[in-house]
Amino acid sequence: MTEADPPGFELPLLLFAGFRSLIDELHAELAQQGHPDVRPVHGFALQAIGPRGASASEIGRRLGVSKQAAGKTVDRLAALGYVERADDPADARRKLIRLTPRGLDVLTRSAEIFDSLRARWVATLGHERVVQVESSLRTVVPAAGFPVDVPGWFG
Amino acid sequence: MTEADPPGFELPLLLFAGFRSLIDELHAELAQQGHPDVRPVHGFALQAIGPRGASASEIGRRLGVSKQAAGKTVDRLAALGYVERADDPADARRKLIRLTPRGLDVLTRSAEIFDSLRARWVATLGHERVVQVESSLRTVVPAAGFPVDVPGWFG
DNA sequence: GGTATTGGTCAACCACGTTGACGAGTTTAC
DNA sequence: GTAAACTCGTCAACGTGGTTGACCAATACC
Repeated sequence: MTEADPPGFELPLLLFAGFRSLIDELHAELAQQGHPDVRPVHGFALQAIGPRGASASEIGRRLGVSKQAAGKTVDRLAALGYVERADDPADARRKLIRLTPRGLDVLTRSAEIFDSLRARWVATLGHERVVQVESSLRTVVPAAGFPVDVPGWFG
Repeated sequence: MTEADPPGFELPLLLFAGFRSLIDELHAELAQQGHPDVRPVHGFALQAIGPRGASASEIGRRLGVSKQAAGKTVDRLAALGYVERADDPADARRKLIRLTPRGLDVLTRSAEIFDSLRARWVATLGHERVVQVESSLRTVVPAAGFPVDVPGWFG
């Protein structure tokens, strides 16, 4: 049982490399599909905003970062034309951040690309192995729903 | 085969969450063992330096970042007492970066902690599942030996 | 010996995060 | 109904980890 096991540090490296390769391929594909400027952080932020919109503070909470950091990310997304700020009629403090059509487009395309990337893993590993990796990780990972805590992890 | 499959974006999220949880637990443990200031980037850099030492340019190449970025990281590691710079007698341009005993200590402890973290996965998932995750990832990941390319990914 | 190339550093800059402070607006308590 | 407490967004200063470009000193090439 302890005979030829890899050293423990290989596991995080493999997980990271897997994650990284998916994200890299996503962004290479997005770049080809007319979205060369989206960065991984942006994707997560757009996901946190969602089709129904959100306030900057909410985005921060969902992403596990400060509201100030979220605000800055929103600035950049707005500059790139992916979101827009609108006043909330019900609360004059709040500003509702909404996806523009372009923002929705990148979200839709990302979903498609991720699906096809996963399909490639299935083609390589077989359906069962992929499902097994997913279920193993789901078991071992401490409750990561979408509001994934990503402070300082996306450059 | 395509009945109840999760959406493709769950796979990267799970991989990241798995990676993230291992790294977080590593650093929580390191902090308790007298190394509260090591950051993930530092770990990778120390690994890239290795017990035999390396030059800043080499570190940069191994990490996939510019020599300037590697130089800055070395500065920080030196300020924390994990490495030291020495002149290379064979090449007056080069400065050999070597681990201090403290640097070696953190590397040793990291290896132990990673091993015990992996053991926890084995206890939860069973030996076979862990091995399967590792081998699946090894199959699907494009040739990631140690010199893992991590530009901009560790914040 | 003259010309590349390489190693290290300085400077300016960018992206992404942090705290702390603060005004304006909303909620809660009395 | 008003005062206190909280929340939202923003400004400012700063830290860290990257990037380019420029430069000098030292080595390697021919």
